[in-house]
Amino acid sequence: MSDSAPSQLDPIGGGRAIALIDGNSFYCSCERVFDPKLARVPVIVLSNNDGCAIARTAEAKALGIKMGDPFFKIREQCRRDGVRVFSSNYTLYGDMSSRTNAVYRDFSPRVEIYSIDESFLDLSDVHPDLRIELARDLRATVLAWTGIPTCVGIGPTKTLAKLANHIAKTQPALDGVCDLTDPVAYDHWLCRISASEVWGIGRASATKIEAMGVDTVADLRDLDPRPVRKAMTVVGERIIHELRGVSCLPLELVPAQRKGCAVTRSFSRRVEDRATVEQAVAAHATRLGEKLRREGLGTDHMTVFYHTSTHDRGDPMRSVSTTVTLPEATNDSLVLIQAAQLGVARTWREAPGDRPWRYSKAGVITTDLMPLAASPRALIGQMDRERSGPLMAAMDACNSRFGRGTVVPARAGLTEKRTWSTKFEMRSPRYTTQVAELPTAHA
DNA sequence: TCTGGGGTCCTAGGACCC
DNA sequence: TCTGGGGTCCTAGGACCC
Repeated sequence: MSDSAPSQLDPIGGGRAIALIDGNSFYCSCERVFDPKLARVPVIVLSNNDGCAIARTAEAKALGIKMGDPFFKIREQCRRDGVRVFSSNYTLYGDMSSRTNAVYRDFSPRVEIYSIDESFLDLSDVHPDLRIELARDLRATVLAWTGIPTCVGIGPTKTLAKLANHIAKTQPALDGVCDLTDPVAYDHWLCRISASEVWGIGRASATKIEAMGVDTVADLRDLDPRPVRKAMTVVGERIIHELRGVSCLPLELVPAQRKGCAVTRSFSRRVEDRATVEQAVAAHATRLGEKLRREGLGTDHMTVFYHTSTHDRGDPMRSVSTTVTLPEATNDSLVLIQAAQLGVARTWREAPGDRPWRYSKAGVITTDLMPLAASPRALIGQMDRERSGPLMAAMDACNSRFGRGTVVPARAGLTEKRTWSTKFEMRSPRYTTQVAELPTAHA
């Protein structure tokens, strides 16, 4: 083997190149696209119910605002430091996500959409010397066409691409692109990055590998996979192989059929009465039906739960969960609502003392979803799909055109005012998906 | 009373991710 | 007053069977 070009003879990972591209502070960047005043000021986006910070711009991070910080704890600081605060606007973020992915597809036909702000691209066909240049072009094009700033990490495996992306994000000198298919970069960075940054190493695993003497990613890569498997299951073993350039996680070009679906929400205030809990789970069941219908899936059982909050120390605690079985699979909101109500009816109790249970959250969960068209029919209790299908389709069409909640089943008090609904007090307009909320330009 | 060696399926819980 | 929501995968252990 020649000393001069070992990388040509033995490229890490056999020449495969996977890129991971993601939006920087994605939700915040979406807000910035439509409001130039947000440029260069600290911005955060809150979780559902305006609970805690889930996206922060660099300026907000510099102020010490942490991922998951409860908003009520940082509200004062935000006011003082001029942090612009937004409720989450998933309609907007989902649409911006589609736009970025449309650009990605111009650069690679093989794209896996991994999450709302991250996609893997197969760049194996791009010559090694051109990968960085292509990644820069990709970033520039996404920024020009969607307004979203991104970072790109390239590696021979998904795990190394994720690591490269992390490096691109945290090393300003790299200008948003890091290529770990380059053996020089690979050797340089793996012994400089903490192993706890590796994709799949969470808190528990970080403690375990630390006990094995691991500090850097290179240390983790060089562990014997067998004891790692003992301690961290096959998941840990896969990470070792992936860090060595042996691919264990293929690109999923076709999204897998989802296995479960849930709609769960905290109440905006504590809830003590049965009618409100029933109304909430009925609303969640309605939403569940919409989600299932969009993907042609059905379910023949639904778990209903509601519980008090662990934060309410001193209050009586109660956590309820029950599974309602249906005669056959369905995605009909009317049936799902009935099931949700039954779940509450079965489990509702009045508190024994004079202190009522103060519920904080309720939800509906389904698992074992199946394509409705292929699901077995019941002998007894068969539902009228010929009627339900078109009815639900008509309802979905109205709600899609005129906004969610325009048509609701007249059940379970769904037409009554919802006093428990999740808070979104600082939500931006749905700039890109509602004509009435289009941004206005003044010239 | 004690003695065996497989299997499968299901569930709960842990861990991790975004 | 106020602390998100929605997923996936893996394993251990119990129940049950032959």
